[in-house]
Amino acid sequence: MNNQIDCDIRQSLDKISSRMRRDYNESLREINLYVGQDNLLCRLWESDGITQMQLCEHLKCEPPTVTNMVKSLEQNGFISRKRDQQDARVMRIYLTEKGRDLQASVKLKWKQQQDKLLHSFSPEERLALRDVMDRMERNLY
Amino acid sequence: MNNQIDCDIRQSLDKISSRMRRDYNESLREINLYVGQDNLLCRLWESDGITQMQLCEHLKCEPPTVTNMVKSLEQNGFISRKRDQQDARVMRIYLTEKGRDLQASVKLKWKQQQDKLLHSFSPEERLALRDVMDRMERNLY
DNA sequence: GTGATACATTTAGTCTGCTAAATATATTTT
DNA sequence: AAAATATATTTAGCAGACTAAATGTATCAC
Repeated sequence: MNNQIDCDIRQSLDKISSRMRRDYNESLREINLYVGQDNLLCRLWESDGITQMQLCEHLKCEPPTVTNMVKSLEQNGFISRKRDQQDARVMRIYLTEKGRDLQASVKLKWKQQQDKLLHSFSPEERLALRDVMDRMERNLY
Repeated sequence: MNNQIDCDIRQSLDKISSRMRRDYNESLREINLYVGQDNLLCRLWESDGITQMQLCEHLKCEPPTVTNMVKSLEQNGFISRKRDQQDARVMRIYLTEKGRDLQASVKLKWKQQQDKLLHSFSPEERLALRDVMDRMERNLY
């Protein structure tokens, strides 16, 4: 209950997430994606044709980040960009066939990563953890 | 206990850590540091004059990452680099006065971030969380 | 309808990360 | 002693993420 414990949790979370990110990125390289791009694609699997601003909101990142991600994904043929007809300021992002096809393999990778992280956690423990995570998340806002 | 819950934990962790990282980086800007540099400095506060390879191991990152971080920290006057006398391949990193002085303010920021994240968590809950984090960490290796 | 303001995106430049390949110094093998 | 190998670091180039400033387009007020 001293500072030592407090300090470790902060750093622990940091270690876990950076390790996950690293492993996950490595795994995604098999299907020619980088970590983060999967989330952007996921947004499109749920609602194809949304704007870059909407992507920003969902991904909780800034406009220049989306510009760069979108540029890279377009160059690799996973998405295409079209200017909105009504509002010429807006860019709408659409999945290509290639981008659509990634859904199954990405979701499998999510599951694999999840299984590794929570290996040996019972269903009850997972529910409790879910609850704790939500509390932490709320604390950050 | 279905896939939905599993999936959320993976993503939750990701959200929490990226949000923390973002907030933390913003907070560190007040003392002219970027997120990650605090950890490198922390290593030096504990053992000044270690080599870049030792920093790699502690920070769990690759040599080029350390090269860049060290270069930036040197340019901002927080550390200095000296070639080892015995082995001319190795670079030893030393804190400057300016780097040494940051210790107190960084540790305060750690505490503040920790307090925010775990606000409303009882000591018992923190201990339990500590345990859960360790289990997850072990699962990733 | 012109001018001010708001909004979406891009550009330029910074950081932490990474990999692959180059460089420099040490050590080991033959 | 020369060649091969190992080790430490750097360089170059890519990714996500950021800020600040520029560009292009809409809208709103007068």
